[in-house]
Amino acid sequence: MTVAPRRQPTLEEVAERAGVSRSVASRALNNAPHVSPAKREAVERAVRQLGYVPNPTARALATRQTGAAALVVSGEDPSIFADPFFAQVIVGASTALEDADLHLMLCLAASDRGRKRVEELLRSKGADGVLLMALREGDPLAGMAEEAEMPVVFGGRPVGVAPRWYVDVDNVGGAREATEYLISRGRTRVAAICGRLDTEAGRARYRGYRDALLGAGLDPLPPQEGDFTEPSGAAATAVLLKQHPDLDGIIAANDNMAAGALRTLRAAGRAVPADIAVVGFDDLTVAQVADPPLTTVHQPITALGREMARMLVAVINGHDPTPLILPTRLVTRSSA
Amino acid sequence: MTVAPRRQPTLEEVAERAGVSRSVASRALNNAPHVSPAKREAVERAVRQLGYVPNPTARALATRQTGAAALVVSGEDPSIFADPFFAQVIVGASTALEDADLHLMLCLAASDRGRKRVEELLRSKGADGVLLMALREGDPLAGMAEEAEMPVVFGGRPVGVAPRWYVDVDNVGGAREATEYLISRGRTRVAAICGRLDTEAGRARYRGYRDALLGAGLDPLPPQEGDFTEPSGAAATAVLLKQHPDLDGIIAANDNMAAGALRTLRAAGRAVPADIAVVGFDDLTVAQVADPPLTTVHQPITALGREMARMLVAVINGHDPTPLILPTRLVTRSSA
DNA sequence: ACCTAGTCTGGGATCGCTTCCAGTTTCGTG
DNA sequence: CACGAAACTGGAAGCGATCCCAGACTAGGT
Repeated sequence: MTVAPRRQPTLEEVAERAGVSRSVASRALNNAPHVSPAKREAVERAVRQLGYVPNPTARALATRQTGAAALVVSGEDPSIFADPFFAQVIVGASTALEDADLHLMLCLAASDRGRKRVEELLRSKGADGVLLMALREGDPLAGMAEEAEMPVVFGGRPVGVAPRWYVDVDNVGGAREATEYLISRGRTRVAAICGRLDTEAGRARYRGYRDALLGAGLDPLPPQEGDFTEPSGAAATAVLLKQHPDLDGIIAANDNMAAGALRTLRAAGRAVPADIAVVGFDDLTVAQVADPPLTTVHQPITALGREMARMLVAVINGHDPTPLILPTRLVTRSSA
Repeated sequence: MTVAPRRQPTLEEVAERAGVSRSVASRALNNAPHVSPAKREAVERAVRQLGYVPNPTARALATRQTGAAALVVSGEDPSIFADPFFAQVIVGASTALEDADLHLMLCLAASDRGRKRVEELLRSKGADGVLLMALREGDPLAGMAEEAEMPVVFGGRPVGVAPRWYVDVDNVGGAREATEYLISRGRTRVAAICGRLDTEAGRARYRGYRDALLGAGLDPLPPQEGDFTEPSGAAATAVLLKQHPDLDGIIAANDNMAAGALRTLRAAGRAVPADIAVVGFDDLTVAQVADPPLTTVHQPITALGREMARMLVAVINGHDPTPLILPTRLVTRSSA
């Protein structure tokens, strides 16, 4: 019964077949008012018979809305994206965007080429809004985003400034709680393997560590910087062991580095948690799989993505939502 | 609330400013022939002065090309996407797409809503092409993709049929090699924790295991099915240990499940690899971090994504590339 | 000086949809 | 029964590019 036409049917043809004008057909499709039930029905029938699907591009041109939001992940090279963290953000963002009927474009601003394309996207309004993540200090993307007259929601704050719209996790609080936990269990010589200090997350987590130690009247160690990868955690631990042989606790700025720490400690013959307690941050799969399973600061990553997307949708719809800080929670397993 | 003070300059304005017609300006922009050097220069200057950026939507409408490719990940629920596997595919696909100046749209066809949106995308030609992954047996997406008159490249073959264009990994060969390795090291009672048997990867890897055992004159065990997650690997191992207390080797269909196996074995007091050897598949980070580090079948995941994207670009450009099977390679660490 | 071949140019049609707006119906009310 | 408001309708004007094509202009050959 349904005729398979060569070219895609257009709204014009639908209208003709339904015996109405294009405008009425359009209104019927977008169930806008001012369409009599009879014609609405006729249009629907014609749509069904013709197998009509509206052309998103034409619609976009007319409405000046692309129907898509971009998730931009900044970084020096694409491998940053291999962190399972982003996958979870995407899951959250994707479902929220789906609810708003927006598509998700993914932009890895890793290469120069990638950054250039993001800039073009921003300037050409190639999306209705942008979710911006993993900015480092002095990242040119921050400025571009500012200039672009486009809704931008930040995932995690950029270093130093607080943008108008962002969703972040309570990094300071989480790190503080973890460190306090270590202290409460009698650890007194606790070091921090912190993430890159050119990211706000790296800094904030170190601050949380420092605050906790100072609060307990203990001396914080200077930051031992890693880059959020497992090898960097292993390397940092080696350095720490050499510098402070009497260490009895390590708090890492993420689970990957904590896993690296476990590896080095195992190789060095230090028992975890008997000799040294280790705490991670993120609560990704690796924390559960590690041996021993990691005590870690859980952060609601999927919720982060979801709330970012929701906030973006709100901004797109003309609202002015307030920034959001998501809570963290310490998950105790056996590494501390 | 809508802010629309300074409208973006249009090609028309650029042309006027450069003292040429729209057509010439357009040609100059797309550096097409039939534009004198002088006017080309004038257009470029005008573009610079006005800060003009072409409107991608308008261009898309006129050229009937969206400038985007969609990566569709099928699954029962969004958590499937949490597998770091996909992140790596994305990295590969993203860079290749970047080279072709295509944007990447990410579609998680997990919910009903998600699937419906993918169908719409397919039917409305909302993208220039589609990368389709993680199809299960009887997945409706396969049919939709077939019907849609749109270039579709499969990542991994769907169960049973071989589509026209796909990139896959040598699952059978990889699993066979891993199993043969176990046998060559003197293991004789080897079990397979296989992935979902409604996926081709799950089946193929089991076939590789079976082929190797049969080839060595040993009896393959029936498939112990998992779902590619760590817990399912742990559970499957528990079952195997109960059914076959004399097991001396396990080959898991991916690293996650192998990690689960390690966890159960540790809990059961079996030494790895002394008592039981374990081999994984994928060679993700978890394989390196696991204790003991996993011997596993490395598959070139980023290359998979890259080649899929390249193939898609070829198809979009009117070519008819031949399907590709990427090689795997056994990486020996200490678990076997 | 004239004609031809070749290069440039720019007006206008087109892509498929939304939306404004003026004109037409419909309908309730006094 | 008349009248004004409200509900509908459909023609037409965009949205901002691309691209065809007829005509102008240039240059070279005779």
